[in-house]
Amino acid sequence: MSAIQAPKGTRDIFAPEVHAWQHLEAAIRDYYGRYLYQEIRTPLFEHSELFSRGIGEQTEVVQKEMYTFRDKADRSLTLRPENTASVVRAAIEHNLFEALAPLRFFYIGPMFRYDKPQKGRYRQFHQFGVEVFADDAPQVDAEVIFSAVDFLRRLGIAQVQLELNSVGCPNCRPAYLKVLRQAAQDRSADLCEDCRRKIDSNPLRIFDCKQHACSGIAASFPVIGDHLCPECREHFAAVRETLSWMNVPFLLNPRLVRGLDYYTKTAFEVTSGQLGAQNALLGGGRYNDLIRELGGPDMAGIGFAAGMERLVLHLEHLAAPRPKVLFVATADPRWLAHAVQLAQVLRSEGHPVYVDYQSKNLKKQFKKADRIAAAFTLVLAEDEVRDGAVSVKNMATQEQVKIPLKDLNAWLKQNP
RNA sequence: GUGAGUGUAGCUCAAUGGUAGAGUAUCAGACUGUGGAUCUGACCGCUGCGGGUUCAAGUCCCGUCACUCACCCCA
Repeated sequence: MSAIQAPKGTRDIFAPEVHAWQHLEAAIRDYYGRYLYQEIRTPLFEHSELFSRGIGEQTEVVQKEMYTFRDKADRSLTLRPENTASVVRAAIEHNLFEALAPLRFFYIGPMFRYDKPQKGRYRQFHQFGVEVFADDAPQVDAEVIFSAVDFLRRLGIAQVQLELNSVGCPNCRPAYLKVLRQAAQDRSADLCEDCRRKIDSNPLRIFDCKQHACSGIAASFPVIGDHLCPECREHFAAVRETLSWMNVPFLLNPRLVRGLDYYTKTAFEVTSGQLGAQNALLGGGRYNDLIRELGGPDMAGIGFAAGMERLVLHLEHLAAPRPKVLFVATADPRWLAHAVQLAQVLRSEGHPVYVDYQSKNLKKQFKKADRIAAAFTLVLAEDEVRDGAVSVKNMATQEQVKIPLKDLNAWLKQNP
């Protein structure tokens, strides 16, 4: 009989790593709270149709990566592979467009994709993200992008690259794809086998090919920036201009595409050199048609999602917070009652307290106090109990003083 | 889905095809009212799992599972 392991692609998070997660989650709530974003928590599973309609039937995510199952009433449900579609669904379902202002959300939680695990990629992974339902103003794009980069900087993640592109809209993208396909078709004899297949399925991906010959050829292919409709072109220019007002450096990447079909106009990605192959820290863009397509009002939207595992990889140097732990040691089981009561009082005063219930001698208890990094060890023994006091030893300085119980709390407050 | 590498004690790692070991951690003692050091001792393994070859397999072969990394995809 073999022991049960966590399913492939899932992981347990515990100390010391969990401290980085707590730090990250607190930072998200603090930072986006200041921008008046409100947290939204949507179900971990939804009707499968939400994702196939929202993300796009033809996307890799929907085709290959969804955890889809049937429940007892034969409904097709899917563990959410991303959260934008759910947030839009919730906003429509509760008519938040009229009830809540401003329409800015953030979320934190697990997502699920059936992928082959590797560095920074898991089957259950965590994203935080933001969604802004608003008008189509390019300044909103810039503000969302700024917040993402600024947030990373505040976390201490500064060595990142912001890449930016416009993926057009239903008015201009189809025409561009046609031009691109034609260009690729003309050179198909010189392309690798993979890329020839992509001409039909996803011509934009030819730009990503690592083969030297292909990337050289692709460099001469038309880019979408030259084929945007006037509206998209103006919008994109305004986004870039606003970003420069904000002093946000970015790299124009005319070949940047997003994996989900709902994106229109602005698309962006923040990558890190420290992550290996899965180098995207966060990615997002504008989705001006999604809300309407899912049955809501004709309202524009923009957002991004960040991979929390990938952020935590950058935060692992963070020292765990060290609370001032008090260790209560008893020289003899006779004083356990005093120890228990002392611990109760101290905890009610807000101190983190560990009581050792089974050690036979003080030496072992001090050793244990040392191991859990206690700041003070409080000794209860015959003398102390008789005098209504406790001996407090500062573990760092080795100083020890005997303090009457009634003065203990005040003393602790004065001796951090 | 494709490919490569790795699976030995809680952890980090050894072991020409020939008795499974070390360091560290843990526990106990030296040391019965005081920690970090030192010394002594103890515990610790179906060598991922299942087959095969062999007198003999941790070691070689096949399969499988897991992990890691890359392709792919993406956060």
